[in-house]
Amino acid sequence: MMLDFEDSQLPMRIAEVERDTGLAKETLRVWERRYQFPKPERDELGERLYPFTQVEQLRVIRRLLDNGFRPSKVLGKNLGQLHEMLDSINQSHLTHEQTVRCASLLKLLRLHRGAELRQALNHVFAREGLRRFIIETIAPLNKAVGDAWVRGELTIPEEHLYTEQVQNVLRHAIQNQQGVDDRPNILLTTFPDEAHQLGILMVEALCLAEGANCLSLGTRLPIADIAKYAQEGNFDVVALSFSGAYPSQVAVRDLNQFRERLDKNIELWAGGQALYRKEKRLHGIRVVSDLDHIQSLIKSWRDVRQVDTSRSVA
Amino acid sequence: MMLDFEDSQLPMRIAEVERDTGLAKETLRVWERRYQFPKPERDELGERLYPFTQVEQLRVIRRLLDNGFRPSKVLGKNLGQLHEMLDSINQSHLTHEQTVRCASLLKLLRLHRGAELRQALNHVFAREGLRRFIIETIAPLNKAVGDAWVRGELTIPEEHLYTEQVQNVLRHAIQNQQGVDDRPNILLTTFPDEAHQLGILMVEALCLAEGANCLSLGTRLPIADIAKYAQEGNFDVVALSFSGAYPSQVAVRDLNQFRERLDKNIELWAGGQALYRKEKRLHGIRVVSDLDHIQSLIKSWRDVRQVDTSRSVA
DNA sequence: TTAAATACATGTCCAGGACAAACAAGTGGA
DNA sequence: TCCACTTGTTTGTCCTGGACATGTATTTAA
Repeated sequence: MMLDFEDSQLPMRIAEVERDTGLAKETLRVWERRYQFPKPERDELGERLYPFTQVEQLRVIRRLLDNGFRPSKVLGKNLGQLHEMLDSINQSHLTHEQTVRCASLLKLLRLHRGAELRQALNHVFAREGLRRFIIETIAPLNKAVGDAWVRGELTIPEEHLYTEQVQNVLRHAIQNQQGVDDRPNILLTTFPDEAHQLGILMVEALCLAEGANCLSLGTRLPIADIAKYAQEGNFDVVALSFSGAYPSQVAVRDLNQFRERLDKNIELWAGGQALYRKEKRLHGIRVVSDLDHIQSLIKSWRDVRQVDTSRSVA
Repeated sequence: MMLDFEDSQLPMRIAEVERDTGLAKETLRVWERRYQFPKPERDELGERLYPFTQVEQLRVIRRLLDNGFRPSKVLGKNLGQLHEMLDSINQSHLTHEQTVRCASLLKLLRLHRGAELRQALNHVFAREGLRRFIIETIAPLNKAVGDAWVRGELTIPEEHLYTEQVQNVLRHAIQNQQGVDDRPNILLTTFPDEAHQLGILMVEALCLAEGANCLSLGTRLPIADIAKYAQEGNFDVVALSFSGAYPSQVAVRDLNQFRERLDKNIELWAGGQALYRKEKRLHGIRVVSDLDHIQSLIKSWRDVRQVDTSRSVA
């Protein structure tokens, strides 16, 4: 309501677009050459200046590529068509209650009520317990936030605020869950090109909630180091997470290669959007199709090993 | 002690080197052209393959550049000379007790005792309180871990383990400190090219410990968004963090530009290694030269405003 | 000693070519 | 109907070598 036209809509340089969209500079240039999009203006030196509208469009395109579309199918389309394509994917099956809760939490986010958002999350957590909190609230909310962002209904600061608050709540929970210390010993991380943090944080919390001894090494760990660390630390399981941004073909190749390197006695669990319907191509790897699945995976590991180390005193 | 020669020492492609060292592909190529280093081998296609030793050397070079050395001074030297130069910088003044404590915590790290490391951190935290814990333990430890890493005394998984555990401890503390809610209202974040997380986490915890209402938006926030968000949210202060990896010249330019954009009524605080001895060039900006300084900054803000909203009930 | 002017150092951008790996579509067999 | 293989196309990443603005060092003038 003040004097802020001309705002953040300034044209961006190619390096800024790379940071914003995650598309490599080289990719942006080669798309321009091949598909005539994006078609940035040029400054007096002939360097690219991307108008805000094109960057916006690139964000949606990125999202579509992550969902399996191919460049040739999306790089001709206009923004309206792209949004239609986006809608065609979003067929998530939420209960009415979940939809309502997501909407009210999103509203807090849009109003920049960080403290209240955190309180609300903690409240749901306290009422429903860690497991249901993550599966029924955080997971759908993550998706809702991502969707709202590409739609332009959320700003970047709002998205960051969300991530920070969820991270605080989850890490707090993780600290409190420590000390259960039963097997399996699970090593949790991601491959070097996967930077998504919330995924492994949710898995870490869920594993601890099952009483498993789960250690996270964060994101972006070199593959050779994962195998070595798991072996030296006597881990029973290595668990890896792949967001939708990870090219699924690459995920399958890397995982199968990694299975070869990894000690046969260590199980390999992998999950995330990039592995949707890829079970058949992954040999000797447990695919975690769903966060809900983790509980049964841990149970079945214990059954097979007959290591009933669970609270024998209770 | 098993059959693992030939291990992670495999030559790396240019994209991997970029990820590992943080040096842009373009920079690596232009260095090769101008300084004949790094001089990677080539595969059958003529594509660069960097031997492990060169990557190791690049890591040290990166560290030296972050400390103000110029490429022409370091790109001719061999690994031994580079390490000498590194030593010449590391003149940190730690007490004997701090040195001993750092060493023992580092040892836990090298032994992969994640749980014990966290326990030890929590123990120090409980005994010394949040403020002393961060300033006298976490800050020196961060530096020790960074130094050990370029020396090759720590592996990447060990460094990740450290970051994860510290993050858990700090975020746990942050959750517990919430609810003080006095002014100043501080907005905490970093510029888009700054990805270092631990810095702002420490500052966030310290501000909350002073009873200030501090909100973190994480790292890598677009500059225009920071100004807008701070204004709309009625923040008193915007605080920004700059690690040693941020080119200090760029930091100064960006900060002064940002000061222009930001509402005059909002104070701008900035700190971190990149701003060492840059106070003179920063106009209208409070330079946080030291974590210890934050306490007095908050105090003086309250004095000036005469907003003594502090615990009047206690 | 400070300040302006000059020369040098350095990172980022550009164009356009090349190629392997990923993919789509078609083919043949169980 | 399903799977395994072949073939042609799509697509991202890498290459070279040139250009230039901006940041840093050095000299010159006040």
